[in-house]
Amino acid sequence: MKLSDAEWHLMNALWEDYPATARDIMKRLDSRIQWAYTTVKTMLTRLVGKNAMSEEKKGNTSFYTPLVSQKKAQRSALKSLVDKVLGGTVEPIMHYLVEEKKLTSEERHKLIRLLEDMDHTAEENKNEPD
Amino acid sequence: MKLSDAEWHLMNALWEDYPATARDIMKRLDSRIQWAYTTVKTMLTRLVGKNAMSEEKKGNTSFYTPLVSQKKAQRSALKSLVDKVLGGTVEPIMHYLVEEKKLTSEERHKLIRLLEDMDHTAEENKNEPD
DNA sequence: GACAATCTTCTACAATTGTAGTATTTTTTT
DNA sequence: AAAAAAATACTACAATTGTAGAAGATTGTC
Repeated sequence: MKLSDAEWHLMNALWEDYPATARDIMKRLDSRIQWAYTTVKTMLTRLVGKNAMSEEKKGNTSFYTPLVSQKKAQRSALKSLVDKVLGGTVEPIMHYLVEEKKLTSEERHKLIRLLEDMDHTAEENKNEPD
Repeated sequence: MKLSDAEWHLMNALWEDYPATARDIMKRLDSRIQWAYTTVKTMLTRLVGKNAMSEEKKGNTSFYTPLVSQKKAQRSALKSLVDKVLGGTVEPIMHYLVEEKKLTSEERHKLIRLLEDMDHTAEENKNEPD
């Protein structure tokens, strides 16, 4: 499942709450995005075609529901980034997190705790549902 | 600077060592990639057009040199992913690192050390060159 | 029930991306 | 120097992406 930039916006809006109509989704878009209603519809139709979401009509109106979880989509995007851009290494990510993202000391510590915590629980979590 | 998937392959190959000819770059591509020589040339021309690399001819042959550092390109890709896909939060990245990437305990500890280390040196590194 | 608002489906069109062929120019080998 | 090998420039073309208008169907309102 490969989403384009514009498609990510739609999916993010849909994941916020669903089932949702095109109008609902449109309203939730970041205010910097100013798409015509028909543009939104076109994108939604394409997303349905890709099986990223389903469409169910009630009367005249379509309701959309995601067919992929946000978590799965995020992971797959991350994975493809790591493979393609970073050549499989994760260290640039850490550098990015700390330098570019300008994590505060507190956030850094939170991440350290998270890592330590995962160190203990990673095994059990292998089968967690999405 | 926005690179397409195919362009990432070329750039990664060029960053390995440069200046390089189209033929050099082609040889370095992952063996799963089987592009015609002219395909490589087309992509390179486009990358030159985007100012991602420069082209200098010695006689009949072009030598390419990156105009953006790998580090900068990686960071900008990461930033755009975090903004667009993850809505600005970095926690999914950590989860990805630990669960999807299946980091070993040792790697986790290395990351923890890295984070701790950065915690101390982040300040000085703010002006580091790329 | 007529008019307005809303929704849908179709069609469109330019830019970007993936992929490569052809024709021409250079360079390298016999 | 003639032939072969290699490089270049130009052209092409389908798929995907971003963006939206037009026309028709449905629904809400006075």
